Amino acid sequence: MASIQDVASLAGVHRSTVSRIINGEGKFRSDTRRKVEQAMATLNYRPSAIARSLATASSNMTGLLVTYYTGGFFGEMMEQVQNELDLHKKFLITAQGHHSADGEREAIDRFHALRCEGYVLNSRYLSDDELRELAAESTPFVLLDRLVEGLEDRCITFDHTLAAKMAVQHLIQQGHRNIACISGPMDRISSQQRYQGYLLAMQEAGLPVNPGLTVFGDYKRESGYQAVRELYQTGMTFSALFSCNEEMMLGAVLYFHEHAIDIPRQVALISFDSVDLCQGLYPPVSEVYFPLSEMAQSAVKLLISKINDTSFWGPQHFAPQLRLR
Amino acid sequence: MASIQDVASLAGVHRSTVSRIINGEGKFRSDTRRKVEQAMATLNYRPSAIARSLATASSNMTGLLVTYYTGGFFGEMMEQVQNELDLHKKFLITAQGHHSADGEREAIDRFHALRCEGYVLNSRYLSDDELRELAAESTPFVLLDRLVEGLEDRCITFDHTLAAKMAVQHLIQQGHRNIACISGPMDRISSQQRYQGYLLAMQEAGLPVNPGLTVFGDYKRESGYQAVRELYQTGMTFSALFSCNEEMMLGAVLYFHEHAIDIPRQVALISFDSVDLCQGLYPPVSEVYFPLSEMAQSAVKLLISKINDTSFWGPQHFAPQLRLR
DNA sequence: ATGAAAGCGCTAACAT
DNA sequence: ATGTTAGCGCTTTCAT
Repeated sequence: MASIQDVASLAGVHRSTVSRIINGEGKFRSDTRRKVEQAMATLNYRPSAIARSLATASSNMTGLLVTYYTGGFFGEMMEQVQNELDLHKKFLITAQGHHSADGEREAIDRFHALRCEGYVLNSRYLSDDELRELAAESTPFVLLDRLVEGLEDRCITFDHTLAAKMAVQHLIQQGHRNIACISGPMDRISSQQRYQGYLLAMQEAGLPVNPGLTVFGDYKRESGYQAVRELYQTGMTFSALFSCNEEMMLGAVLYFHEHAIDIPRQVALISFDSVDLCQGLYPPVSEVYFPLSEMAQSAVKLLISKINDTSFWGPQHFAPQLRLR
Repeated sequence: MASIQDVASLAGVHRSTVSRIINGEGKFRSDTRRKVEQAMATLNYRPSAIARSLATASSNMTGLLVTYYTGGFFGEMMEQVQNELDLHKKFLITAQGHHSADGEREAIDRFHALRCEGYVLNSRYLSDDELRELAAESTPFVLLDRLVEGLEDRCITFDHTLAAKMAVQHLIQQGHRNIACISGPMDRISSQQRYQGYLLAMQEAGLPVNPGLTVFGDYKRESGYQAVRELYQTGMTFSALFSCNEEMMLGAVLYFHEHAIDIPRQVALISFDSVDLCQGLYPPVSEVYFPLSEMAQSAVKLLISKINDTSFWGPQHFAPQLRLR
């Protein structure tokens, strides 16, 4: 691939002149400009972003760490992040954490290796302490959907506990007393919080919490199906069900349909949302909305404000909202 | 951030020695190694991938172009691409084509700017001619789900026509004669092919093709819903329905449910698949499987073989498969 | 086993 | 308005 020197030689000027023309700095005689532009065209010249990065000490790259890519959740984040970065002509580097602290650490290492100007972390496995240590380094980063004490100004957060509580409260208001819960894995903080919300709503309403009415799944569709089966097999009685994520709700709904259990007559449903998977369901299933897109957008804007050292205006904390159907 | 020179100075050696130790080339006195490692640790040194790229003239980066990110389709590709690249310690750069040829062109420009070693294109808007021109340049690329004459060795392909045909043939074998079709937008080649497949199946079975039985949607859920409504409003009679994608099938199913139309008694369904969205549906909906994951994996492996100039073993052409439910 | 020196493609003072 | 020069952080011959 042609270099700036090749262009300069062909145009009969010095490479710094070519550089200036590319970057539009200063004035040039029109025939100089013409010669250079012609040379660039004939050589099909593209400036090397890499060389430029080294020379300017700014990589123009931004990192995004996620746990995994499949399922639509990540795409939703990525869409926002990429769009915003496109506006600023920045490159996006993605990396996946592979469901482990080591994986996340390695991903961040790569961001550092590329001298990313900053990065957005949807970290689920790094400890608060480790994140605080990371914050001591000079590269700015933002935490998406996580609250770490001491790093509040880098956090974009959502109140999972309250969201779950609101969902369950809605069921309670409908007159339900025996409310089952399909929870997520307890090694994830947001899962714990959602489960907490369920417990809180029950307790505050003075309803007894029957441990047998909670089944712990793994956020996958199949586990939602199995959870409901388990509930019935253990002889539980419930008139409503709260699922801590959409995929498991889909599995649950499948079970209800297969066993001709009438929704919402025999069982009322409400789900925690992520990417609107339940929207197509029939009968419709209410959800408590998780504003991932908006949060991702805020995250990247917050990050850019940190990179450019400007002030950030948007919201950092997002409130849950019921979507009744 | 500390540079290699900082490490060298602190360790009291020359920077080329540090470089060699990092890259494990040659032998070193154990105390030299110790001093250098210590210096790297205290300075928290990370080699700059950018500087390294410039020096070695290999960016270690690979590009991936997609049309958009949301909806799960992209995540499926990304998962495979990233996993494979991780194995080779390569960086992934993503870019979106924004539903236009200009957008795709710009995305590829960025790959060139970063001196990507190669890229995977899920291009929908660049013309065959333009892609052939692009192939004349030195950077290797692979086309995912596209067949361009003259570039066969860079293509990972799927027979959309045959897939659609098989789906419709299945319905015909079940005894259906009036088969409706929800097609995608005709400006997309794969949409045309799928619609072709529908027509072919009907014709080969000697069934009349009623133009009123085809409705053209936009691949979104809502348009599937509207399509079915339109079919009924125009007084069409059909006992089976083929949808050219999953989202539209979800919309259609919603309509059927809302209007108490019995599946599969009153209307039998089969859908073109992409990310298994229909899997959770009840009653179950059969699909013709689109092996996106496998194709993406092949694409990136093919690309890497081109980059490394080794030979490629996997499949380049994928055959459709029915998934009856 | 390690140092010296050149160079990767570009930018950014500093000259003229 | 344009040329000169010195880097940016690293690798890679070539010496020693």
